[in-house]
Amino acid sequence: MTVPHETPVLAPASIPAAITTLRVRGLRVSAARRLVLEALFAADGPVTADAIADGLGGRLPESDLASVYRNLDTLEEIGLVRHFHVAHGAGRYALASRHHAGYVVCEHCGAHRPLERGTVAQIAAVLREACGYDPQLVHFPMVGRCPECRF
Amino acid sequence: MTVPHETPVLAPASIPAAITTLRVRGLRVSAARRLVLEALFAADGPVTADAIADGLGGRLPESDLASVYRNLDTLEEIGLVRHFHVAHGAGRYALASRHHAGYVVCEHCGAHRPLERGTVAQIAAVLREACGYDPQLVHFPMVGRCPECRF
DNA sequence: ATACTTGCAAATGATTTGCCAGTGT
DNA sequence: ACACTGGCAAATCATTTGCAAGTAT
Repeated sequence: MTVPHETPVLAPASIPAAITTLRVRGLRVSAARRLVLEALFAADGPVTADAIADGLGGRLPESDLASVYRNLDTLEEIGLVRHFHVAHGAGRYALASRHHAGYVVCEHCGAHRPLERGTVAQIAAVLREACGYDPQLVHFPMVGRCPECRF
Repeated sequence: MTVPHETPVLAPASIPAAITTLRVRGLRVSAARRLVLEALFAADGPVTADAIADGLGGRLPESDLASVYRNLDTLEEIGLVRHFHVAHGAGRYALASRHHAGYVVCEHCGAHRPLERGTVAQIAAVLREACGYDPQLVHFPMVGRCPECRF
């Protein structure tokens, strides 16, 4: 269901670089922490904390779900990770370097795909003019029907 | 935090009318059911199930939260009620006759306000052209910053 | 009379938190 | 050594579900 992403752009684009960032912030490089990073680098799109804890379905060793959440939070605090919420489902986490300007999620099949910066800007303009709100399509993507699920 | 709404438009606009709709569908008119309707008619905007169960803060007698959820579901099934989701918070329920084409919610203060049909249409057009998705701003409103919370 | 409903408790799913043992630096 | 982390169980929050007792029709 996960649509492939464009190529990375900013920030630490390798595990060693990310680990350096951790050290610079005075954070420790534990096995659990490293695993979360490995999972995020290995994933081919935003993933759930649960998927990371399960070792991406066997590709990596398992880890404790609570620790995964804690580490994702920590990594997000130092700018290495970003996450967004998916309709009724669990949140999706990705490396900040692979994150996009916004997302859309299909309320029916759960597929999520990134939005181009220009699209987000257009929508923001419409909304801002209509009621002064500034949309945050990164943290809370728009929900809709993908072309395949539009009966 | 709740922004006032425009005036009603469609469907049963009175409690007796709503009760008739219930009877027509072969559903029973119980005290608990009636209370949910009264709360929705008395509320001045979309409210949480919890608020209804609490009797809108004393204005009405309390009722069982599980029953409130069940009745809201029932009422929604027969078209009397609609609900939408609010960022991290609890869902909001309103009479279908008072519902709008879409909503925006402030991720900071929780304020939610209705969107005009035209605004929703414009956003839908942008998104549809960008990636073929058809947004559902009614069930899952856009999340953003309201003018007051934009630091 | 009998299906539909209720109230209450317990289960869900996602995420968080308390705590103490374990470990990076 | 010692503060930072990890694992695991228990707690939250919103919502749902199981079930026996109650009631609208």
